[in-house]
Amino acid sequence: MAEETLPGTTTDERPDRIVLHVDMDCFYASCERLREPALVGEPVVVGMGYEPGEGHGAVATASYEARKFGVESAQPISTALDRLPRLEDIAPDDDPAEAGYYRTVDIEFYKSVAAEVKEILHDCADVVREVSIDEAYLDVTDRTAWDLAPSDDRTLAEGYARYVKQRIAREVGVPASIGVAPNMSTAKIASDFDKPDGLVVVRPGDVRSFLEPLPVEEVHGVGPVTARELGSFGIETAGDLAAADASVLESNFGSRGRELHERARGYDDREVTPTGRPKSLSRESAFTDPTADPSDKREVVRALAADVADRAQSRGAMYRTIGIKVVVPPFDISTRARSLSGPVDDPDLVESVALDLLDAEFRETRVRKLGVRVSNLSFSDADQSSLDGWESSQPTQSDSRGGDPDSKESDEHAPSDGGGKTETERETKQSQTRRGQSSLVEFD
DNA sequence: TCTGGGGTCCTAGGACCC
DNA sequence: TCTGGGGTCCTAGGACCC
Repeated sequence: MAEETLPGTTTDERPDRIVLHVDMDCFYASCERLREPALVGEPVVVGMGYEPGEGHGAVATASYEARKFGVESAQPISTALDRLPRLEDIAPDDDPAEAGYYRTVDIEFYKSVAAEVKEILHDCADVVREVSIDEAYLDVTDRTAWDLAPSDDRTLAEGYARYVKQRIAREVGVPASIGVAPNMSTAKIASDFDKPDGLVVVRPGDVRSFLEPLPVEEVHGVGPVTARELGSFGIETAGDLAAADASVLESNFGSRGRELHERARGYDDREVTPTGRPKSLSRESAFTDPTADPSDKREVVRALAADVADRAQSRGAMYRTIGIKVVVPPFDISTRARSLSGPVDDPDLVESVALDLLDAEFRETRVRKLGVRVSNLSFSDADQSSLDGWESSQPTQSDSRGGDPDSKESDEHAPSDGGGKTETERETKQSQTRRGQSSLVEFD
């Protein structure tokens, strides 16, 4: 069965969708400006793991004014300070226009701002996929159209996107860039095309020509490693990628190769689906100076474990796998994990397993950073209770498929008995079918 | 650029089962 | 007895994203 559809041969039954990708501009910095208007128009750097006056940590967000000085996201604060000194630190006769404002990440505040934005987004679309605190996809196919506005060469979709953008600006007070396209991956690229405060519309017929000249790195999923590899095949632009032989890409890059090829051709039939539940929860923290001290390390792991367990609990998540992450200087990452015979919600167990994994191989290791993670999550909310014993007939639960059809986050503290029982049954089943291991749950 | 923190998805090998 | 193939689960690592 040849390729189901070709790029130009307009779609099957479905008319072109209208997808918006909303991307907040330097969101953390915008939030800081919201509560500190004096920062508007100034270079602002928001650092994480940063204490005012020190050089640790990394740049979480830099305002566009700060970027002009060469400050970039993910950069060490020390580098940022070299390029853009802190206003407080410059000499009296230095030009204050050559200095910037440094702030520490205040995620709770940013979340509260993001919540206001999201309220607007949900009001503007039937389906919203929240990708991160500052980014979301909207399917607005039913709210607008690709038709041209009367006496205008713009599409109705563009007008709609402008409306969304203006509402965010007016009601929340932060800038956003929006990309509009017939699919997610193109909308994503479009939102990035004219940042900040951009609005880029790629009509269904223009997708290929829009993508063609862009560097491959712009394609979502192409990072530095893949870009370099693609480069060795002479593939530099999205157009090159689109023109490349799919089977060659697949044999060199696996399933991702084919996917990237499709994206580059402007092809992406993923539906915009609401954000699902998390698959893992983790916490990590870096030492100011690498340490080998076993008790220092244990102390950190204990704190991280408690944190993760706490977060899992508050989210109503049970976990079946507990793991640690160890970063050894210069930057070698190791992970170790252990699975239990059934899902648990047990902070003590998170701690003891994490410490166990640490001591087993890394007791004497000098580490830069440690992390604790729980995964293999299951949620014991009672949302499904109407079905009572849902899926318990299918012990597999594997395929996940995004898990539940919809289900709200709402009442996490509802009678968790139904869910709990299901999990218990599953645990029994699994400990029967699986060897050894089960002992872990009992003691420790 | 000597590197922060929170995630996702994919791959590959080994154990185990049928 | 030996061989084979398919499938699943687990762990570890890697690339990527924000």
